[in-house]
Order: sequence, then structure tokens, then C-alpha cells
Amino acid sequence: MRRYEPSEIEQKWQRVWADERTWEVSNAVARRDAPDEAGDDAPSDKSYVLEMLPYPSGEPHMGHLKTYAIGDALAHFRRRRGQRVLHPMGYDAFGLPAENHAIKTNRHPRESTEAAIDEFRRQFRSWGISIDWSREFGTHEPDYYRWTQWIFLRLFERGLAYRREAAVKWCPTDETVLANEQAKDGVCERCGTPVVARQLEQWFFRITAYADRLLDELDGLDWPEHVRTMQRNWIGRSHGAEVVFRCEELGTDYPVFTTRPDTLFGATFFVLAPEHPDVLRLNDSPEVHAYVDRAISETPEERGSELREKTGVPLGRTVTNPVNGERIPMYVADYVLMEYGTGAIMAVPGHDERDFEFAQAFELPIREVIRAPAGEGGEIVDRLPYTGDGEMVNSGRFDGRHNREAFEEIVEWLAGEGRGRRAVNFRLRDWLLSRQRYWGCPIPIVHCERCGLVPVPDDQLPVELPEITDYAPKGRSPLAAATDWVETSCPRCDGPARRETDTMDTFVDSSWYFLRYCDARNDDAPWDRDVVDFWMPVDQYIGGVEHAILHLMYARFFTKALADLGHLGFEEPFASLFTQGMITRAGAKMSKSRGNVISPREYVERFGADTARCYILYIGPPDQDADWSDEGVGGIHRFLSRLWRLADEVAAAGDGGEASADGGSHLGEPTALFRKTHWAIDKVTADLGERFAFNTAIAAVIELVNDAYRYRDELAATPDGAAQLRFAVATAGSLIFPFAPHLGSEVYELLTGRRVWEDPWPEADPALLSAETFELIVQVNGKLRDRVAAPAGASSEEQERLALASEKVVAQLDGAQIVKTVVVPGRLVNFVVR
RNA sequence: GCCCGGGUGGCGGAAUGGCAUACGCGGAGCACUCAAAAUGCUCUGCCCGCGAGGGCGUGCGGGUUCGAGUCCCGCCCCGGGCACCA
Repeated sequence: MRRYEPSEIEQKWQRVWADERTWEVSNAVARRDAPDEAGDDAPSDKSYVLEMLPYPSGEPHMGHLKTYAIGDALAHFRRRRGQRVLHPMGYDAFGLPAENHAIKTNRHPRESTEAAIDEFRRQFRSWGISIDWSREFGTHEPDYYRWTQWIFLRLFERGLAYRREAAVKWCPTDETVLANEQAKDGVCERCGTPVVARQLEQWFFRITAYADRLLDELDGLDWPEHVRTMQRNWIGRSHGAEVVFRCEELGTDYPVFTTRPDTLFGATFFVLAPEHPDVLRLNDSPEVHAYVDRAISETPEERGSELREKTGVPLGRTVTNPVNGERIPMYVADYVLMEYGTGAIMAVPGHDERDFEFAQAFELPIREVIRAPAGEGGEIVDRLPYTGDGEMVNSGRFDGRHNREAFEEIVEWLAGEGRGRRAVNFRLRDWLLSRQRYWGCPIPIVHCERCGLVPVPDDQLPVELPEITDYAPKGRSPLAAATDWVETSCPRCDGPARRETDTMDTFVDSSWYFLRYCDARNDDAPWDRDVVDFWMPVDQYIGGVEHAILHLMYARFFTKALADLGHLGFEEPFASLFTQGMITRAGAKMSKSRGNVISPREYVERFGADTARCYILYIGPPDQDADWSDEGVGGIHRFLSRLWRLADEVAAAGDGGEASADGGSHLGEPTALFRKTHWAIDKVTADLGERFAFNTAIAAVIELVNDAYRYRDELAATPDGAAQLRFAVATAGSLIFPFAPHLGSEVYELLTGRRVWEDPWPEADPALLSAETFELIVQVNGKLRDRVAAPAGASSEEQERLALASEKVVAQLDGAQIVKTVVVPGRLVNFVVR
């Protein structure tokens, strides 16, 4: 008996796919000026299947194997269902980790990054992923970042990229500024160091201009609900009002944002954030100075805790409440954030938990202005703070009204008095994109003493990253040391000027790469509009949930901005998103410190790529975390071996050729295996086409192979039987192909002499999906009592008669009275007895 | 605290309101073998019973239904996200 040798089979097919460039697709159908180049049979029904581009560092890990196993299965399935599939690959090559690694190993980041890219490419090829390699690129190549700079300039022209001084988050370890999104929980996302505040000139993208659209247009996306929720929370739109409180002593107006103008009558004090520029003007006592200094030097993590006690200092000033003329005291307190709203709040301790805590700590009056409905009441001290709705009290002419009804009226009244207006606030901040680091895309701007910020003209792009020897971070960009490069002339006045030395956040590179894939070799433009409009949007995007906010939000912002500028004909980049779960080992996340890291390479070398790919999809539902077990891998390897041996045996027994791909319609009276084959086609098609149920799809093929083994001896005895066996095994190869492309191709070729990817996906014959007889379930009072054979299409009466003929049922009925009989045609009979 | 997931055999997991535990792993046995591996076949939720058979079973407590892992109400536990955002 011959053995299944994955390495031979896999190399054989990989060579074919590389030599024949099997997975390349042409852009000809997309270009209006060259309609027919691709031939008449080129399908115009396209599908863009994309996995998030890898960050090349070291070698691929199990997470990559899972992502590409999922994407490749879909790409293959869609191709064979007649779609024109774009399935490209590239590398997110700029960025901090590569640079940090380079500093540690004293090797240029380009060198280590390109070594990693070579290794990624080699392994992706060894996995047999069906990539159109003609579109490959790395984001660090000048041919790519030239267009990153081009996009930056288009946004700059529209005021969507701008420079301003701001309190920014600074990581002392990486010595760079971070985006808001990269400083979660007060620590640097990359290295875990607590971030500190610094006042610096920085570049921003005006993503807040798109806040409403980024939020509203989430509704039309086929994305997991939790990802959309995360984006909604991140954008954080609140509807309310801006209300102006006047400080009479200083003659200054202080606007505040509130979502509850209906509680205005309950405002009993007023609070400014420590960073508020007016705090020291209102009171510059040593006590206030000390409080402000401490608050500013604290890490956001220390300060952000909801649990800690409220602190603050009275400012000895008052403001006037516009609705009732009351003078209320002003405080400075660190629970008010400068970044949100106006950096000042009206405090309503009766109806806000934070204000309530502060009022208790400082013994300030707590006034009830919204009465909780009866039943939720009790003593006033028990029912406050009350944040729900109810009848207004202590609110002058609004007393007795329901707060929601009076809401608009109060805002309108304020507007009429010039003391307020309707307002919307967002949690979302502008995207800080500049980095004081070497390994990134240079910002194509020149600083001219006379002209100010001057964009580098398009025909001078790319502004190439200069070669320097010392790229270690020093708190300013290492590029500043490249004097020859920095000192330049102004494109506008030709006077002396200096280049911008900051580089762009890596997330900028990955915010448009999916557009470049569409037209990757275009030297005249980032893309041809017709081509990109043909392929986009990405029909199926696949990646980890860790990008739920950052990357996915930035890419949506770029797409919308570029669409507004007339460069794209669509506004959402990713029509459908799939987020995969993690691969764990012994129940824990893989990490070097745990010592539980395993590499896909070990398994590919030992069992073959087909085994590794099938196994990772077979462990469980792909959106859930799954634990890798070596015993499980062995099981899948056994299954693939069984399929290969059976194919080998059946191929040896017959004379090749004729067998299958026509659905086997002329193969004689259908046997159980023949029906099973059609069942498997139906099951795999549904699991792949309607949901991402790869695990059950593979299980169906395993069942088919198990049945083929079960029936093979009896079938081999007759010509019709042998043909049906052959059909079953060839179909198993065809169905496993999206998951195990090498073995699928091999099995199919052995039995049919054809290439499986050139044949269409098989179709199940509905007539063969139901057997001639079925097992009728008989229940008494809903409990299973017997199963009896019944002819397909039996009438209700017939089913009932058959059920009553069962001895077991008769024993159960034993003298009891049947009060009701439920018959589900083709399925069951249930007798309800008393 | 709020918002999402999830809780099913020894384990990973299957089940349009209709046979709970497909498929795989692990375990037991048989065949082949001098033997082992490999391979093929059979069995494998728990309890009672020699057996036929019966009872119990999808985190807990209720409910709807002829019938609930699945739907509804109230909890518990695990994982993730958000969280002083006015």
C-alpha cells in the first residue's frame, strides 16, 4: 500500500500554481478603454477577498495560518462558483516594532523587515495560499509610500490634515507621541509604559469632521454587532445642549456641554478641569497651583479611576445659573476632563452620580429636580442621585412637566435668551498622525520661513526616507540629524527651507493598501478610478478583532475622505467583516514568556500544509478562540491520509477518465453512498456559502469518506457501484479542496484527470437529498418511544397508523386515553395521553 | 456599573422549536502481525437491571408549548469590550 506523502504532493501543485500564475486576475474587465482583453468568458461578478495585511516580523504565527486558511477557503469556493476573485497579499512594513527590534539588534530596519518579508512570502507559498502575487508590495517601498504622501497632500489641501500645538500623549520608552487610540488605559499600546502629557506641535487628521458619517453609516455594514458597538462607543456621540454660565466678577462667559438641560434647575455648583486655561486667572492661590500641578503630572491611569474619592479645590468665585439667576460656587476638580466638551461642567448632584459624590465630599447642597415615579421613591436621601426620567420639581414654571417633554422647550428658551443652544458632542478626537521616529513614511511638507507650511509638489514625490546611521529615538525625529536631507529649498519661493522630520503613524500606510492592490503596478496614479470602482469594496474582509477600532475606523475615514475628493466611487471599504478568534495553547495565549509558542512551520513540515490548514479550521467555529492540540492534528492527518489512500486504490482499480464531474447522473440506481455524496455537497455548500462553518463542512467530508470506506467492498463488485464509489471519492477531493488545496487537486486529478479548480463547484441534486424511506419518530407526551421506517411522502394518516402499530407505543399507551395527536409530516408523530 | 460573546459527554465541539451529544480527540475491544507500529472494524453520556427494558440528563430557578439545548422572565459563572465622556 502506498503512503500519503504531503511534501511531494504539495510541492508538485505549488509549482504548477507558481509556473502558471494560476491565481492572477486581470484588470482588463474593469477598464473602460480595454474591455475585451480578458476574453469573453471572464466573469464580471467579482469578489474581493482580503485578509488584513501582515506585519512582517520574524515569521508567521498560528494566527496568520488561521486568517489565511479562512480567506483562502472562501477565495477558492467563490472562484469555483463563477466569481472573479481578487485575493492579493502585501506587508505592513513600516512601524515601531520593526524599528525597536532594529535598534536592539543593531541592524537596519529595512534589512530585518525585508528578511521577515522573505520568510513570510516563503511560508505563505508553502501553505499553498491562492494569492495573486503580481500585486504584492510592502508599504515601505517608495513606489507605495509615494502615494501615501500623495494622499496626505490631498487631505492637507482640504484642511483634513493640519498642524497644531496640543497636549499630546507621549511614551517615554518609545520616545514618541502616540495617537489617543494607542494609549489605552494610560499606557503605551506597544510597550506598556505609562504615557505622559506633553505640549507639542503635531500633525492631525481631521477625522472628527467625519464623526457623524462614521457613526451613521455603520448601520449599513455586514459587520459583527460587537465590532460596530465598539466603534459606536469610540465615536461616542451625545446629544444635548451648550449652556452659558456667566462669571460676573470677571465678566467671563463659561459654556458647558450637558446632555441633561432638563436638570438645569438642580445645578448647585460649577467645576473646571485642572487644565482649563482660566483656572489660575480665577484663583492663583498656592493651594490651587498645587492641585493643578498634581493633577497634570498624574498618569491618566491614576486619574481615570472611577473608584477613587472625589477631590478638588474651591475657587472662591461664582457663576450665574441662566435659568434661575442663582449664583453657584466654582471649583477645580480632576474628575472633569479638558478633552471632552468645554472642560467645564455644571454640577447637578441630585441627578448625576459623580456630582453627587463630589457634593457629599464638599458638603454642597443636593437638590431634587426630577421626581422618580412612585414606587421607586422613599426618603429623598435614598432616592438621590436619580438619573432616570420623571416629573420636574423645584424647577419654576416647568414644575409638574415630564422632563423629556420639557427638554426641548428649555433648550429653545435658552437659545432665545442667548444663553444656550442645541449641541452634539463626540468622544472621538482628531487622529494624531506624526511620529518622532525614523522607520515610517516621511511627511511631504517643507517649512519655509517666508511661506510657512508648503506641500512638496506631486511631481517631486516620493520624499524618500534618507539613509542615516543613527536612528535611535532622541525625543525629536532621528531624521533631523540628516542635515543634507533636511535642508532644502522652498518649492514656492525657492528660499531656504527645512523638511518636516516627523514620519507618519503606520496606521496611515494601512488605511489605503486595499485600494492599491486593485491597481498595484500603476506608476501614474495611486489607482485608476475605474479599476478601483470595479473591485471595491472588499466583499469579505478577515482579521483579528484587535483592529476593531483603530485600523477599521481609519480605513473608513480615508475611504470617505477620498470619495468626497472624487477619487473613489464608494464610501465604505469593507462591505462584510469577519473577525476570527485566537489560537491558544494549553488554554493560554501563546507568548514567549509562557514558553508555549508553537510555529505553523513545525506542523507544515511534519504533516503538510493541508493538515495544518484543515486542522485549524476544524477545531471549532472560526470566530471563537480555539486551543491547538497535537492529538487533534493527528486526527485530521489520518483523515486526509484515508482520503488519499482511498483515491489511490479506486484510481488503481478503474481506468481513469470518465467518472464524475457531471453530478453522476447516469451512474445507475442511486446507492446510499451516492445519496451521501449529494448530502455532503449540499452541506459543504451551505456551510461555506451561508455561514463560516468550516468545522462542520470538513466534518461532512469526513463522514463522506467514512461512508465510502464502509461501502467500498460491496460497491466495487458492480460497474455502477464502482462508478458511484469513484464519484464519491472524487467529490470528496473536490469538496476538501478549499481547505486542503493540494490534496484536493491530487485526488481529483487521480480520479478524473482534470484540475479541480478549473471545474465548477459541484451541485447537489435535490431529488437525491431525501431518501425513499425515513425514520419516523414516535413520541408519547413528547418523549421518544420508538422509531419506525416510513415511506417518503407518507400522509399524516399513514404516519399515525404506522406509529400506532409500534409495540413499544402500544405498551406506553396501555389503556390511557389519547387526547391529541401531533403529526409533523416526514418527521414525527406525538401522542398526548392522559 | 454598562454593552457584547459563551456555559452541552473525559476533552474540542454538532444540533431551521421535533431522534441531544454529528465529526474529531481520548478510552476499551477485535482483526491483521512472531511482535510492535501502521491500518481496518466494533463499542464508548450517567444511573438501575443478567436481560428485555426503565429512569435521569445541555450552568441554576421559573414560564410558554403536544414538544425547549434552542423562545420568554429572573439569577449564577467564565471570556471580551467600554467606563469620572457631563
